[in-house]
Amino acid sequence: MATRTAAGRRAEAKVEYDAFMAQCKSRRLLDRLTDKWVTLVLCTLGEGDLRYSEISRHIAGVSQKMLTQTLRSLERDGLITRTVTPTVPVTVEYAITELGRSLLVVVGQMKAWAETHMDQVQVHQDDYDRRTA
Amino acid sequence: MATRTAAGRRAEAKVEYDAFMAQCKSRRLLDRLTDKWVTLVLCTLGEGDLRYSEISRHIAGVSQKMLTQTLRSLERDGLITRTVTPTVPVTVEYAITELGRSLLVVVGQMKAWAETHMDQVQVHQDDYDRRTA
DNA sequence: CAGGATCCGTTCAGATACTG
DNA sequence: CAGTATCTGAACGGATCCTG
Repeated sequence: MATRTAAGRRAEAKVEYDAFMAQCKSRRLLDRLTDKWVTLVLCTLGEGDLRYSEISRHIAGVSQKMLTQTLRSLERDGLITRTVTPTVPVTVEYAITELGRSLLVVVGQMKAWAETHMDQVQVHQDDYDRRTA
Repeated sequence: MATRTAAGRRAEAKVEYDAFMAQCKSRRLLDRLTDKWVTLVLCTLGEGDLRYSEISRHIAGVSQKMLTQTLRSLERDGLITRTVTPTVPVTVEYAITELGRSLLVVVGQMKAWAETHMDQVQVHQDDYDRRTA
């Protein structure tokens, strides 16, 4: 049986889709921004270098697991740097890179759209909810 | 006991954070764009009005559940319109709105950043992976 | 101080079956 | 054709305990 079922066809389509997505730069960026804490951390570091505990305090509600995870992925992407100073106890400072700062611009543009249009979106939502209530 | 434990303090912080987030327009926009299929659907409809099955075919790998869910939320936000024509069987056409089209611009800017910088990100990632391997 | 490792509940997305 | 309803496995995020 050479994948002729509906599920089979969908599976095929999914493979194609995944391959497409893996190549799609926009999508990969989106997956990054998608991350709940990425933008927050980026914005926080945009205002100045900070230590782990300082970031933790600056961003309310983040668990240390998620913060560490986020910082690691940002470092991996070259959007921030992590500098360890071997004092006792150890000191770790995070800073945004040039690349990270350029992304901050994009985030800013999104912010601008949001501030200009989200009220309209809200109106539409309320309207929709009222109609479907 | 007036929430004095570590967990209690985090819970408090989380409530503050959630309240902040609910008010944060940028974040709400991000949550929207975050959605796996939103940008795809938006881009697809940006090229012309389409029917449900046409969108389904155009976007590989999307399940009908996710597609319906995505279309509903976009309609709720006023980013697309849904027009039902009572033929037999019924015909449903989706179209992007002005609001949706303005968001498309933002998506385009993100796409531009991605195309300009994602190669660099890739280099950083490979570098990072090589160092930590 | 700055995490690593682990457990666990919730949430999400896909598969399947059914409807007007 | 264009969905709705339901079930389930996988992924995600949080809590907790432990280390250099």
